Parts: sequence; C-alpha cells; structure tokens
Amino acid sequence: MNIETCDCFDKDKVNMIKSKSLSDEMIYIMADFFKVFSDSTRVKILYALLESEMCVGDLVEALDMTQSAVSHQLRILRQNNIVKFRKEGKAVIYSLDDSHVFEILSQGLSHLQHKNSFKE
Amino acid sequence: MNIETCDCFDKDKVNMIKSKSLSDEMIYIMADFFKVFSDSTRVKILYALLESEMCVGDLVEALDMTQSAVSHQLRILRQNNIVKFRKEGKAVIYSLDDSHVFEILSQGLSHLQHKNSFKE
DNA sequence: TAAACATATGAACATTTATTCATATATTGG
DNA sequence: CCAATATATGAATAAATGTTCATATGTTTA
Repeated sequence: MNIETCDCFDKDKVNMIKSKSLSDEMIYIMADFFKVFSDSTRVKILYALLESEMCVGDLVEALDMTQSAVSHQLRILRQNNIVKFRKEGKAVIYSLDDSHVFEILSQGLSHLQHKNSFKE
Repeated sequence: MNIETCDCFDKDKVNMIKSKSLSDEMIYIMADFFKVFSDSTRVKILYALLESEMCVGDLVEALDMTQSAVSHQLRILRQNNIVKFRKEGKAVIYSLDDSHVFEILSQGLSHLQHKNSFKE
C-alpha cells in the first residue's frame, strides 16, 4: 500500500495518535499483564483464590489438575505479582496479591455477561 | 501426590471451591476474552482507537506495521466484538465496540502503575 | 470494463506456551 | 540421619499464535 496516495490518509490524525501512544515498553508490559489472565488454568486458580487462600495440594484437588501443571502456573502468577504465598510447614499457601485482580476479573465477567445478553 | 494423606487437605474448603467455581465453559470464555488484550499489536491498535476511529491505512501508518499484520489482528478484535467497523468507499473504518474496553484498559494501566510505584 | 486502490485472507514459517515426565529441593517426623 | 511428604523446576513435546508473503475480494475512477 502506498500511503502517499491513500485516500483516507489523515496526516494530522496519524501524528496525533503517534504522539499520544504509550511507549513500546508500556505496551509490552500491558500485553504481558493481560497475558496472565489469558490461560484457563490460571483463571481457574485465580477464581479459586478469590474465595479463599489455598495450599498447592488443595488447588490440585479442587481444580482436578496435576501438581506439576498447577505449580508451573503458580510460578507465572507469582512472577507477575498476581499471587503471593507464605510457607506453613511443608505446605505453601497461596493468596491473591492485589485487590486490582478482583476488579479485573469482575470487569471481564461483567463485560462478557453484557455481551451475552445482547447477542443471538 | 497422595491426597488422602496430605496434611493440608481441607475437604470442606475444596468442596466449597468446587461448588462455587465457574463452569468450564465460562472459564474458557474468560480466558479467551483476556487473550484479546495479551498481544502487543492488538493493544497498540486499541489504544489508537481509544483516541479516534481510524481506517486500516491510517492504523498501519500510525503503528508502523504491515497492512497484513494489522488486518489479521483486526479480524481477531472483530470476532471478539471488541471493535466494530463501517465501510466508507474503499476504506474500512474501525472503532471500539464497547465502553467496557476502555474500563478494562484503564484498569490494567492503573494496576501496573500501582505495582511499579511499590516495587524496587 | 480495466486499472488502481484498500482491505482481507490462506498457507508457510518461526516463536511462544502449556503440559507431562522425571527429578530436585525443602520440611517434618521417626 | 533417613524416609515421607509437599512443592518446584528443567527438558521434551505438542499445540497455539503472530508475522510474512502472495494473492483474493471488493470498491472506485478513468
């Protein structure tokens, strides 16, 4: 596409968008943040932790998944500061790290409910 | 791991979590919804559309990407009802489909700003 | 109607990602 | 200290995803 001859090319608008856009770094941080919520295993874990703090073993039981899969996903949640943990003997007990997480999940749910009530 | 002998196994808690958990279908819908925001190209597009509706050509110019890549990602946004479009001659003009999208993006941003102000 | 233009899309390729399997680490009780 | 328990993690594999390239579709204009 040759932009010089594009009918709808709006130089001012394009420059405005360019000037207001977030930095590339911020864009990547944003995308990575949402990526945390984009896997069903992690969403399951987070909804469980929304109800109560839980040790890994109980999460494994409640979500009906392998211990390894749960641990791997907990690591990702930890690295993104979505969950925190404390040790209690042999057990490691996880809980949500941030009240924003609740807001994010609620907002997503509400969006989807809104969508579903207006579609076919 | 043998759950029968697990010290921290809390049958009541596990059953409570199981009973309150969202359906598997809802979990997948949630994860897919957030997946839309988990790619930097799509986030860039959405932040641009947050400022103004735009045709594909202007998006390509503003975001400095190939027309094909932008089109492919716009299709995903369309399929998820995140953006809508109208045709105007040869051009296709895209805009945000839902006010919730603004809330979602703001919430993400605010979470990250909160995080950054408390870390190292 | 033919050419130019704007956008969309299929296929191929490379990268990322989630799970599994095996094993490592850490904690407790005997 | 040794065995059992609870969790974490590295490597391998399979599946999903984003980009590119080539080309198709649809619209306008000459």
